[in-house]
Amino acid sequence: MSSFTLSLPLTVQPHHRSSSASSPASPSQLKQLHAHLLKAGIPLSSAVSLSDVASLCGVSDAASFSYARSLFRHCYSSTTPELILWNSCLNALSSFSPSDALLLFSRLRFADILPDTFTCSFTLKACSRTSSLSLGMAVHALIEKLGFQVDVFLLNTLLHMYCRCESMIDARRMFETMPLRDVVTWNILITQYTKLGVMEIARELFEVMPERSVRSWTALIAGYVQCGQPKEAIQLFQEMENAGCQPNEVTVVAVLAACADLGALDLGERLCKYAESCGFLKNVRVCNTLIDMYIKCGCVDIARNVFDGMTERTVVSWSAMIGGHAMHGQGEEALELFAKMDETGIRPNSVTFVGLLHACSHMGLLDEGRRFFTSMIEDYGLVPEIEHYGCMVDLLSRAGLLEEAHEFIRKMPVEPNGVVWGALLGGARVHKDIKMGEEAIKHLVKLDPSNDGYYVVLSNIYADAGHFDAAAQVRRLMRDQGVKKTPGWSTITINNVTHEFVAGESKHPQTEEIYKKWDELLHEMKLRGYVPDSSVVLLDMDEAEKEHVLYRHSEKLAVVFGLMNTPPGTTIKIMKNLRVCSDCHVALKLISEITDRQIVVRDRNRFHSFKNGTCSCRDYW
DNA sequence: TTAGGGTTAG
Repeated sequence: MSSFTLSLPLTVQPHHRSSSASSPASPSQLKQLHAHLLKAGIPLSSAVSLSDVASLCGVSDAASFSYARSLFRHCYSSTTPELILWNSCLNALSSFSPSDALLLFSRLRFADILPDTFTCSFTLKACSRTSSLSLGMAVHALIEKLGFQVDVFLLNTLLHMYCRCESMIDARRMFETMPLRDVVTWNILITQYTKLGVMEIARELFEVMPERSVRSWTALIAGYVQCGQPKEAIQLFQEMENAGCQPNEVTVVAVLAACADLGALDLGERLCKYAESCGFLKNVRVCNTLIDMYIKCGCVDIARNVFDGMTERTVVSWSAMIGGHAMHGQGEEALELFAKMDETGIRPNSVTFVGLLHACSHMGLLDEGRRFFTSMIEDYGLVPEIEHYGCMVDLLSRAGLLEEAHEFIRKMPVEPNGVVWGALLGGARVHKDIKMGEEAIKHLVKLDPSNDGYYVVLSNIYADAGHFDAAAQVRRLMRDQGVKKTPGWSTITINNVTHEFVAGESKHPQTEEIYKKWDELLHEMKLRGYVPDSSVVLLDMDEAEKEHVLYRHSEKLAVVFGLMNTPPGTTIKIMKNLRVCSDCHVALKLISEITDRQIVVRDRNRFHSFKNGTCSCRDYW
């Protein structure tokens, strides 16, 4: 079999199907194959790939279909009913070329071949994948006409088709009138509501369904994660465990993703052990999510160990790891890894380049960044997306090329968003360029009027330049626009308990001790040259009050709490909802030096790892 | 030979 397949002028290999499908084998090619087989004395029925060949050419035109049909009759009519062959073609096509499957179905109908439940099922799958609602409805009518509506399996496929075509009224009507439902029926509907972001209805259905499978739990957990509700996902996972339902690989992926979002390292590690004990680490997707979880929980080295230990890697594995190094300020590692990826022959995608460009901008590698940007277009045929433009503006702005960055924005073929103008604003702050800061804020106020972060930066630019009146004007603008400052919070997890600190808060039972410890540290910090930078406080108050506010920033409180409640020498890990302010950045550098502790802070953009008085971000963030 | 849940950026 293999020897003749290799020597054939026309070979159809499964992994080349998509390209073959776009230019189907012509009848003449098929005739060549036919002749070749006859000449070699190989019986046609031994050509296993014949059904593939027929499915590829059978749909290209009516003549090919007739020819394929005659081939089928010639080879198989005595042993296998013709319909089974067509069903297997339909099955194959519905996966790799659904539009051809639909064409094949219409040829079958035209040729008066009577469909069975399998034919309908495969065709509906093709309808789902191509969102062909009208054809799906025609198949529905056919199912009724042929009396197949007692087949739960088929009805589930039909329900899935209505869901995938986002025809929820039909889906719901169908669900309500189904004579028989099974757990799959409920799972299909629940999944669709999670995809539509209507978690309340998904949850309601989940609560009332008569029986639940692992897939029911997993569908809802994954739904919560996708809808940005990781806490609910983890809560449900705990319910699932209490109910005695064993998580599978997909459950593990979903819960790990929730851990990544929340920085819940303890649960993440527990899942890692569980996955290992079940043999799930052979699954690439499990490992990819595990890498992401470790990266987002601040353990980039462990993530790298997982990555290095993988026997099979996909573009997602590489992209996650490259992006992870970038996020942790390890630009060299990111670039080295990309070089290795190139050697393996795995093609980078647009996400890979987001990570690479981040690495370049964090390290100030201007030329490399420009090269990557050009290379992604010219060498890899990728179309830059808004994220790539954002990275480039960031890269240019940080390097002080603000005019060029501005020009770059004006020439962008896509509409600049808040991230893009925010990058220019960030550059304007670093390079103290009031004009460019004003230009950026002009757009940001329109795009994202409720985000207070931009006003803070602009006010800092003015204050830096000694324009205190202008800074005050920004505060007035903020007030007039009704912008509320997002309350900053930081969390630290010690012994499975997460402690949350809100700026200025005094609710924590250890508040007095925390303030006392802070005063001790402050004394030592001032001896080492710390001068509080009250320009980050945008409130109308005197200097002493501003300093007081500054000293109650949530990340400072969380770090001090960590110092008091963890053994000497251990790393302190903090999560923060906003970007670290510049005063806290200076303070944490000094604290890491004074206490000889590593402090890792995950802010809304990236990681800062403070050690021996320096930060992994090299003061660019 | 048919149906349902999963990963990287933002």
